[in-house]
Amino acid sequence: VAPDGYDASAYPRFSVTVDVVILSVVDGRLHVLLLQRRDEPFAGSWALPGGFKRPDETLDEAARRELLEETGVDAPKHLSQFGAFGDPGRDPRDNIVTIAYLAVTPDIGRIIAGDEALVAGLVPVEEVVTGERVMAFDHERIVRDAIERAAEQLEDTDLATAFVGPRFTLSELQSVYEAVWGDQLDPANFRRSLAQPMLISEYVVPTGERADVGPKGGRPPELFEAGEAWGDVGSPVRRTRRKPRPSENPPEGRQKGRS
Amino acid sequence: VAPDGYDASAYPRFSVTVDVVILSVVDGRLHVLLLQRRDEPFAGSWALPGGFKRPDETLDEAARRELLEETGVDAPKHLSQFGAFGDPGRDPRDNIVTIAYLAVTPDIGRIIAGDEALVAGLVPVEEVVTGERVMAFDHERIVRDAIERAAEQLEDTDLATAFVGPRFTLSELQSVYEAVWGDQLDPANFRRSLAQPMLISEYVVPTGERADVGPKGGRPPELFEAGEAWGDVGSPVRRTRRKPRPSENPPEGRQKGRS
DNA sequence: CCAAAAGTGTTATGTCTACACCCATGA
DNA sequence: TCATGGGTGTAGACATAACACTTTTGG
Repeated sequence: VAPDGYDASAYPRFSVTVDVVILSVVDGRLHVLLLQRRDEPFAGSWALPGGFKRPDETLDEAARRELLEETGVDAPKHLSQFGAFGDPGRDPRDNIVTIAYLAVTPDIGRIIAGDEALVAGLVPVEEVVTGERVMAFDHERIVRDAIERAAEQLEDTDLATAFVGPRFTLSELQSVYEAVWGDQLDPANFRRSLAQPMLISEYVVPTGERADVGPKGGRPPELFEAGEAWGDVGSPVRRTRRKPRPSENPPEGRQKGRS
Repeated sequence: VAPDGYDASAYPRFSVTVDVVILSVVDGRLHVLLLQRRDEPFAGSWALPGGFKRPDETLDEAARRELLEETGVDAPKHLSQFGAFGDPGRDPRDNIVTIAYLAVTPDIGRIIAGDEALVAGLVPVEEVVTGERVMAFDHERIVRDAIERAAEQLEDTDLATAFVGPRFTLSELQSVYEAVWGDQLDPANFRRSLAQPMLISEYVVPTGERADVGPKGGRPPELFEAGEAWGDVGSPVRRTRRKPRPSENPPEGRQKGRS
């Protein structure tokens, strides 16, 4: 950390912010909460909610506070740090290093636009990754990374239950996986993959009760609720392993290159 | 990010540092590079190499620079960010936010102690996690997180090859997995698990040549080299999935709680 | 020949996928 | 009764773990 014979003012200092990527599944599609900026720079562009870290709070506390201030969500079921971004030019005004957090909520009804922004709302992530929705700063990159992280965490944590309400059907839960992974899952196998953990009440536990049927009829599904919190142990549902494809689409050396 | 009608000096500012956890496997045991601090605070305690980010460089560049300055290692095969730490009291002198990086090297011969430290050296991680080796700041926590990250990355990236030299035997590679996971692997199955990727030259590729035999004789092993870089696609070796044990050792809701 | 390490075969067991099939409800 | 999801069964493909066995070297 800091060298020894040291004078704080002798070293460059930075503003430190916390940005929160809030993901939610609406109508089977993954959405992210964005604010439209009112002022320069990037007036009119879309940005993530976030704000300055205070000296007397931890990064986690700063993220929780910003989330509460900007969306009214308190004590989210899932809030985790996934990256730090500090490229020199990322904010044209100043040297700002930001710590990015992933939050997940069930479909939120109303979003309150703060006074810093024109509007706030959940927009389909597809619009962000295609570039259709123009993002401020390096926020497109941050959103991409958040989605990637969420996809990973679905695989070996109970993250999915943070997308749904306190009681949910397995179809709802399945649609979370499908929305985040952009993939179709077999309902029969999906159900089965939860079978062992279900027995020991870890991941999801059946509540005997049934939900109302959908608009088009069908058998009323059983309601489940989240089991004991257990973080990242075990493996509820596994994403199909990419087989080493025979020849097409060569692996292409990727570099994480966060900065 | 930063609010709009904004004056940089109106917000608290922080020093930003980069700390590097350099892991290496020596004699089948996982080691971490530490420096013993010369001055207060924490004089005599052990700390990670690291230093201040400069305004004109990215975080990745800062990490690479610090790694080079402190150890002479240039262009490491693996260098990745894994967390940010900013608890208010983590440095008693000042508000410092640090971005932590994981680097991996083959067994390095000589470590040069810089003028900031008494000594530098690779110490077994076991001494750190048991508390036997007293760490400065929150560096024990950071080392723990780094090891956890490394263990994860062994499972689905080519990280293991960064621990060994350009040419290596499968036994050497296996001992990397064993050291990081603290686990024994069956050589026969280990070899097989690399079989499919090996065929398409992705993960490790055989070089027809053989290494010298060890001190106790035995058949001379074949030498391999790392295949095309391919980051985090595929799955070379899988860690045995913790089965939901029938009843013992309940999952205990964990919270990441980084800060 | 023996010890030691590399490397191959084999088998039992488990997991995943695909898909056929039954169940419960509204219209 | 039909359409629409919810939910169960099952057979083949595949992956894994355990361990017996063969190969190649040095002493």
